[in-house]
Amino acid sequence: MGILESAVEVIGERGLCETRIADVARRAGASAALVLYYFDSKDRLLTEALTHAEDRFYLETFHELTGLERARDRLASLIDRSLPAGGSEVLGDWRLWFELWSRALRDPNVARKREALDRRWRTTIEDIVRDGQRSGEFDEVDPKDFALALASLIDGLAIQAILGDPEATPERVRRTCLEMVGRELGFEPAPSRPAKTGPVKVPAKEART
Amino acid sequence: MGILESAVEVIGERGLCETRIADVARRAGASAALVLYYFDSKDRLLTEALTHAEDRFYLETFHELTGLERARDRLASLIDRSLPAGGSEVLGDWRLWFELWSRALRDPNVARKREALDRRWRTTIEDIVRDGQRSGEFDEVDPKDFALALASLIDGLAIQAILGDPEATPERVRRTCLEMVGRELGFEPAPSRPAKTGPVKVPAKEART
DNA sequence: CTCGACATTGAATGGTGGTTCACATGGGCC
DNA sequence: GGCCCATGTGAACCACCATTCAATGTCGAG
Repeated sequence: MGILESAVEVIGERGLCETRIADVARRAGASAALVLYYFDSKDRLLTEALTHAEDRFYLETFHELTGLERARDRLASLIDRSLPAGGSEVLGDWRLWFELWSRALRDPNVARKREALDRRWRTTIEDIVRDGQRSGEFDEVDPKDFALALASLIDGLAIQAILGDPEATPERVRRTCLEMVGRELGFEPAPSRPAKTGPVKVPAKEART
Repeated sequence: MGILESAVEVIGERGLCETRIADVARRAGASAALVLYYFDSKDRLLTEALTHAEDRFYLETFHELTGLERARDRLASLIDRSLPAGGSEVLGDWRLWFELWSRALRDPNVARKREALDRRWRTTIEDIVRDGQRSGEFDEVDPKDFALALASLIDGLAIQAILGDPEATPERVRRTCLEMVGRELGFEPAPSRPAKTGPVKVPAKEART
């Protein structure tokens, strides 16, 4: 496993502040000195680890969409892959977003990267909406406004779910999102359980450690 | 100024990781040893500072509402006071929320406190909705569902606004919230600029430093 | 084979910063 | 006045880590 991947794991477990270079090095099976050989400072290491992880998260999710036919299914899949459902592995990614946000407040590099990631994210939503509108599936709302609203709603709900708020159960959170989408775009909220049935994919990958 | 208030300020400026006991002590005009005299460890200091600040934030906002007559105005005021508009001082509070979330992932005390704060927050929204429904102002939606959705939307939008995302301008973010409220509860989105007119209150307070 | 560039490390180094402690100070109270 | 406790401090102490460095291993090119 690479140094960056190790850093991502450790940050997710212990948090940004508590992450020591030695921890990352041990996880990667290397010495602390080697880590500093590639990344000149701890700051750079953490910054690159954060942006690398989120980059990977976005690409994985994005790739997942290209298979679906109907726009509404792509939107539903996006939601399912973003929200922490049972046993999902997005949990670790969301933990990193917390660290990313707080670091973006002070580190211009992280701030730039976060902005790019969020823009891409909302653009993905926008594109799906435009597709759906072209094909007559969706009502005519402003795609940009809708993307901002949906992305924000997902963020807010995910925060509660990740933090284990008892009022924000995975099903409830999921339903809230789907209802908002259906209401805004003008179609029925889809069957209540379209997840679970399809192959979940990415089951292995972080198994060892 | 008290030690807790000082801690809150310093955390907001430098972030949780970079906050040193000596910084807090200097800001409070005391010695580092004294800080440890009241709060036995740095951990406890940070934890109490975070929860204290958010507590205060909630109480201020809550107090603000009792003056308004119509439920829709109370809801609008809630939104205006939550979102970072021009020159507002909620900015500092949101920065603290970032730290709170990331710490709540590992610190059970912070996790408990955060849950309580968010529950109170959503309860406030619920109560306003019930009032409005009783008086016929609002449509009949499930108050709990609505509260979770609105609170989450506000969180997500505030994150973008705080981080200075160019697509999430204060006006846009505000409009997005008000439209969602109007659409869900069934009334016109209210005049476009009810802010700015009223006295903004709390102008001083963090002036010196 | 030999040279040099890269990869890698164990062991210093050095600064930082949380925590401890022995010691003031200054009232309340008998 | 003398005792006690709360409040407060400066100066150590000391553990912890990021960072540096000199030294070793590796391997492909000439």
